[in-house]
Amino acid sequence: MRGKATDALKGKVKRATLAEVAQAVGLAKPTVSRALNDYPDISEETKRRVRETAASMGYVASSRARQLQKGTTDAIGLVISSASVGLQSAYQSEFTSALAAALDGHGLDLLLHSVADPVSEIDTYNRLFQQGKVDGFVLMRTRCDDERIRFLSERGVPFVTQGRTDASAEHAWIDIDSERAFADAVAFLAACGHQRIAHIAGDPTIYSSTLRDQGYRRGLEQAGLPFDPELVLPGEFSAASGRLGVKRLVDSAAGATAILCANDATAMGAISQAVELGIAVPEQLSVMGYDGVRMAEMFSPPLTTLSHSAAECGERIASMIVGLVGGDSPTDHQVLLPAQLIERRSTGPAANV
Amino acid sequence: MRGKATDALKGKVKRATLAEVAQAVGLAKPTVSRALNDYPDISEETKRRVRETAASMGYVASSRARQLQKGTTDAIGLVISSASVGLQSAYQSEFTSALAAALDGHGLDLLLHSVADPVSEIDTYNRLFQQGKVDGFVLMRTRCDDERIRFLSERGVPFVTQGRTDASAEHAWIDIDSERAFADAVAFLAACGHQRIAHIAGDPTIYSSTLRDQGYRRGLEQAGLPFDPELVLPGEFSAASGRLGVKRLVDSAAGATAILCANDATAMGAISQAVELGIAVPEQLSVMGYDGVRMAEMFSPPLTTLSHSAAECGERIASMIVGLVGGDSPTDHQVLLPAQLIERRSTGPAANV
DNA sequence: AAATACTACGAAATCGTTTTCGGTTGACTC
DNA sequence: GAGTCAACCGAAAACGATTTCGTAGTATTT
Repeated sequence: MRGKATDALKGKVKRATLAEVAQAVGLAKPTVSRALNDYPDISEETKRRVRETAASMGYVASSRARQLQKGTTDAIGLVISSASVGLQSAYQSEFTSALAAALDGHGLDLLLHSVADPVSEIDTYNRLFQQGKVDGFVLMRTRCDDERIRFLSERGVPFVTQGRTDASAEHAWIDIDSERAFADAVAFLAACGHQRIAHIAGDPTIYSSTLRDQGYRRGLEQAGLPFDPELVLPGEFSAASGRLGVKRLVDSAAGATAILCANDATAMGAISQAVELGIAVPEQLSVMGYDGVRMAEMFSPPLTTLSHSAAECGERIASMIVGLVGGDSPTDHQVLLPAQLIERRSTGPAANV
Repeated sequence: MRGKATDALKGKVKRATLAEVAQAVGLAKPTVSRALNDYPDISEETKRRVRETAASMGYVASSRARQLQKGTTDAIGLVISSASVGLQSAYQSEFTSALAAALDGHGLDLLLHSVADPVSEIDTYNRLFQQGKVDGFVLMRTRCDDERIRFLSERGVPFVTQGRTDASAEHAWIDIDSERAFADAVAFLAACGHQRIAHIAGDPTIYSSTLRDQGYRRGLEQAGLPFDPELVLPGEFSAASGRLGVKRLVDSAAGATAILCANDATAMGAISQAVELGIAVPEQLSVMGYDGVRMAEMFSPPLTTLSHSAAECGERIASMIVGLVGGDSPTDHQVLLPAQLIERRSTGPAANV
């Protein structure tokens, strides 16, 4: 009685322990443990009995104790830097969501860690793993020369990146074939009659930006269109850079009739800026995005974009990391997925200039 | 040598342990432990020595062992249901991001767990806590009659909700005064000359929807405007429901000149649908959102909205949960924050009908 | 000069599992 | 009827920290 009151007061429920269950069922701890974990050397009858009393006592094995013993955590780390975008990009959050769901399917949790100071990023990865808080990592937004990848690889920490890097041969990654996607996009726009196709690029420190840019150039080449540096605007995957890009494009009078944006956010920013400037989309200007985020469909006009599935990406990363933690070689897990062009209403035939 | 090779092969770095550090520095484990944790009963000289050798050995205390001993995890759980929106709402992800950052400031991690089956939601909370994977929870999107709150309260599990509930007196929560915000919004629109103000509501099972609705009604009343059920459309916080709402509004010829949307996503959907229908925003129709997500500013037209800070919310929740885990009474932590009306360009004077 | 109080540290227990390594049974061989 | 082999189960040792309790030695009191 008193104990109960005290517990209520302290807000603590007394958890049943393995020893208590063993005691209650009249068996030894190891037996109960193995019974609960469905080992073959425990009779069915015993298992049943154990399971029953365990359930009746509301016993749940302490993950903490198990972790210590097994040396594993069943959690995967994802560190975002609050200084930069964090989860603020729509695709990043769709992906994170999907990843969490997929990991759950494998009995893993996602440990989301935010780091304020980019300098301490590596240190965070190190601590998280050394402390034994996670069994591995998922890295988003891989950079051209990614210190994290080097660091983690050197130490043999399991991780998979979403996005390749130059040193892609060495680690596990999944990526969308954005180079091809952007080439396709240019082909599509060219087929619509566009001759002056601009490109608002992504953050140049992110490797994928390079790939997208290369795709853009290849598309131009294949369409027999000249590459004009004036048509390439810097950006960093944000709506703001889309707005700025359009402004500059208009100022420079480069005569673009279409813009291929590094991602959907950029495209939305570009459209909104264009509209404010009295430029009709798609009548006077076609705008294309990349990622295929949910919101793209609801934008006005609905975005023509290169879509890829965050769900599939999350799903595959989950299996990859499971394999990696299980001892697979990183190079066994390298996957390139295609993007799909979805035509909506932000693009149209080229305006007669 | 061999050991090293084997380690490299297995991809495992041998971590230094407390015992090893103790051995190296020639002291006992408890001494090293206390030195590292800066206990007062260890001489400065010894502390220095210990810290040095520990650092030189790259020693990082195993969080797993510490957790087992201390009975604490230093992680807060956030469970999202992949079936419903998950992190797909912009505000939810901004908030999650901010929360992770804020928790980091208190030395806590965020354990993101996704649950596919809504039925097993409670079970997930239970397991996560019983297993000792988290010290407490943060709940988003509190429902009118929220089983999670009951369950967690009964067991004395520390948690704070983002959003109140009827039984708000019993648990820790933080909320935006959306009732007032929506009343303010109506007042604002009325002041712009709008007489027929529609409301596209949020998911009715979420308590906050009720509050927003009440605010809408109170605003009407205070502005001396009649309440017309025809002007209230159902929704569920999505862009899709914004689109649908506008469609219905137009069909019903209810004569709305302004729409107050349950959140920004709804507002964006509403605008995009209106524009497609050839209705100019804000010239023919004013649309207002709620939340003040980043994208709202980049939308076209930029959204007039009721903004509140996800960062502050995350920050405060972090301190609240720390207090709760530390033994504070839940009712000591109940905070109501105001929203701020930000006028941008999706609203304007009422059109002369 | 004996009693007391600190200071700085160590031995052993503890947290709650899982693993390792045996040790009983009983049935089954030959 | 001794020996072999499974099938089941238990004792004790991990896992790696922290905590409790205690003990030397030194400093302070009376």
